[in-house]
Amino acid sequence: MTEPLGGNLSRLRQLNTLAVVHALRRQSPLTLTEVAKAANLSRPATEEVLRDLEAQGWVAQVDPVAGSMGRPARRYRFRADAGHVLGVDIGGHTVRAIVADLDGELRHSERRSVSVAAGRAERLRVVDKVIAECLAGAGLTGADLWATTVATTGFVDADGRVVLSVGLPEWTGVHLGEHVSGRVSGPVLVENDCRLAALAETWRGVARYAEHVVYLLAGLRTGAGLVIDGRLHRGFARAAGEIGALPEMGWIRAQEHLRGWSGAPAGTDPDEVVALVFAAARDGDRGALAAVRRYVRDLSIGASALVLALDPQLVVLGGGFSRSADVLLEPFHRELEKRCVRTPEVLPSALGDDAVALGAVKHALDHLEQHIFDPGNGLAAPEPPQRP
Amino acid sequence: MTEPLGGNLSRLRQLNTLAVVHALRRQSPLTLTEVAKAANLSRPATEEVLRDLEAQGWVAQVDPVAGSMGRPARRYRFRADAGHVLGVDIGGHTVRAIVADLDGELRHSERRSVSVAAGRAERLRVVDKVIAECLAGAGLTGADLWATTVATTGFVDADGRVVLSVGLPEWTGVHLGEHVSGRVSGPVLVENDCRLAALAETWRGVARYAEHVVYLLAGLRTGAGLVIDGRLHRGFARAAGEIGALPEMGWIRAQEHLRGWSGAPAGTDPDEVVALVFAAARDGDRGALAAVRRYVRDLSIGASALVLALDPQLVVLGGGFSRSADVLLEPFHRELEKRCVRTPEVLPSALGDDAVALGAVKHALDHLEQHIFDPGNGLAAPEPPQRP
DNA sequence: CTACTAATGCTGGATAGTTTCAAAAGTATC
DNA sequence: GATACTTTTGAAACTATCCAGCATTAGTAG
Repeated sequence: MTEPLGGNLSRLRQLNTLAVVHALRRQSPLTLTEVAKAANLSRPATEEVLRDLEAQGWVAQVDPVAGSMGRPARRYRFRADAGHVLGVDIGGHTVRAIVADLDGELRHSERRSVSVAAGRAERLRVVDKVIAECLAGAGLTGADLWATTVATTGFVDADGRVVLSVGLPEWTGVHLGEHVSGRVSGPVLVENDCRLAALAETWRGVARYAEHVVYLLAGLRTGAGLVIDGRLHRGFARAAGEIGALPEMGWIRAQEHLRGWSGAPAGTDPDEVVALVFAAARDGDRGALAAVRRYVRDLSIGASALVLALDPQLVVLGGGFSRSADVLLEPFHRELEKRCVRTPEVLPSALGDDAVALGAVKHALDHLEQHIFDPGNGLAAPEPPQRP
Repeated sequence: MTEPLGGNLSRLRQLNTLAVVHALRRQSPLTLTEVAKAANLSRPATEEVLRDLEAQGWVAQVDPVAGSMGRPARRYRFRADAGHVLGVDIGGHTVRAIVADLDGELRHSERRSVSVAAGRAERLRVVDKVIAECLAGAGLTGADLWATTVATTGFVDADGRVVLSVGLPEWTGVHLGEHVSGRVSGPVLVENDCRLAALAETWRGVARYAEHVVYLLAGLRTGAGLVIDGRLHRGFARAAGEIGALPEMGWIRAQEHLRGWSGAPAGTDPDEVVALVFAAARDGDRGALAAVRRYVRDLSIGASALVLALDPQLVVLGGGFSRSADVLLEPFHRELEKRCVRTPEVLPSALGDDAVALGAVKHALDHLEQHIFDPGNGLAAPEPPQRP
């Protein structure tokens, strides 16, 4: 519950300003009367609010549209390009970055691959490069950013330091928050990649508008991200979702069923075997099908634990293996049904490789939402948006 | 995020009224100037708001206190007795009820035992009796209630019907919401007992002010209740917390280790054995200690799953066995430490047998908080509180 | 009894919002 | 091309709410 702080007349103006901004952010070219109705205000009041907002650069007029009855109305839009956010996904093989405007409209994205074996310095160099290229591609500089989220594997502390990364040993200890802060303006948030992928699904993916979501990262790693009450669940010490650490959950050994498949040519890289298993299973190979079934069984133990604990509306199957959802989904759902009191819907991720970076963008936007568009503060731009 | 709805001048007054009520609810006898400061308002504005509130019966004046310098100030208090809430806990052996005022101050509580084997009708009769006695003891009638929460085992649907109760077979299908609605005014909420016990701990128990809490019901049944972001987590279909249904979690077989203890005299009721085991363990009996250790190990598997998934600040050990926390706590904590990435604090429940009924009271109060003291509606009493 | 203190009651002024109405700028019709 | 109609605009009058400041009042202290 937020503190109900009483106020001043100017506070009312603040609230009304926010209501107008909110109305325009929901649906963009809107006439004055439409805004007034949406914000539940009278026309003159709306007019004055809009005049102020226009002077401050928050909204702009759109050319009036002809062809309708009566005097043509002025139309306003929210200037989503007043500020931008950046989402960066630092993965094992790839570094991605996406720039979006305040409406979440993507402006530019960039990616570069990096060797899994790359050291800390080299990986950070790639990060810098991708950020620079992404900003340049969008025609921006770091100073135009209002918030940035960096996604990484492993545990991250509140300061933005990677406390522990299992997949990338050299990564442990890197102070990502500090590093990226030097390159962009505005706050830099650092967050676990799996959680951000979950967030992305509730934003632009298959979990849109779901309140409670369990996101499964099914890939060479297995992980989970939780969205509870529409918000990312981090936990007290940012360690939520690590249910796979419990041996009884089956996630530690799950991939072994796939990697250990005997149908692949001898000497194949174990990681490559996985793709072959799914392909073979798709073709009806009985050994491959059995391996997939064993994998799914182990995966579903941990998943069932999460489902039973949280009773989500939806389970999203993401990660690299979600490309093979056609083979996985049906047996997975059957296993859940066996174990759960109420079986939620299961859907494969629709976002592909961009999921994490998208989630990072959304996370940055959510941060702005709380600190800039929040009742309690009123509109508070990091720097007053410059006029065109 | 709530819809920011713009407003009217009177909306500002609404907000200020709420701010004043909030200030008075937090700390009660307050002078006018103190209220003004707490609500961030000027003195004249506060005065007018208080005048209105007094006329409507929401606040009352307290006798001014002498002995200080200057003209003695009027002092106001929130009239917590303007309305009341009822919490009812329908357990296997006992039915409890608590009446509290709007501040959550307990006014009266009542309990009656009922046979585990009692049928539906008989149990409902006891419920009616306890409710009637509790109201009478507080000097109230059902019409004085603004909200009621009924706690029961098993799954409850949104309508207040018990969909499935494992412990009390005859209980499945009973429409508790409807039944109790006939006896009290105001909304009747029906909720799972375990969840309410968790809520109680965050209110008056050891988990005060913790944001994320896992509550374990350790007793003849094993269950869990989750508080996430300070709010009861119910899940999409009100089936959250049922992680014990998964065999891998160990909760199904956990009690067997205690019941099957060979140290009890032959023919002892299995339920009674449990108490003996704990007593023997306390005295250092090696067999009993081993049985307890085995129980704790199984209990901690499911607990670890919840902890790993949610990363709570605190685990509360409640339920009947929490009376033997001296024997359980230390090995339990050790087991958690073995399995969890970050081990939260573990504390035994401090509320005893009243936990569930207290949680029911709190749940009813929370409901009022949302519907009566919520910005968005302004103060909306179910019926305007009558003047004294 | 007088000086001091802090709350009260009141008045005027400022701000934000609403309602109302004539003027303006278009389209539709003859 | 003039007239009727429709909808937005701009301005004025009015109302509700809050704030600052000041004289008044009811106590304590010496």
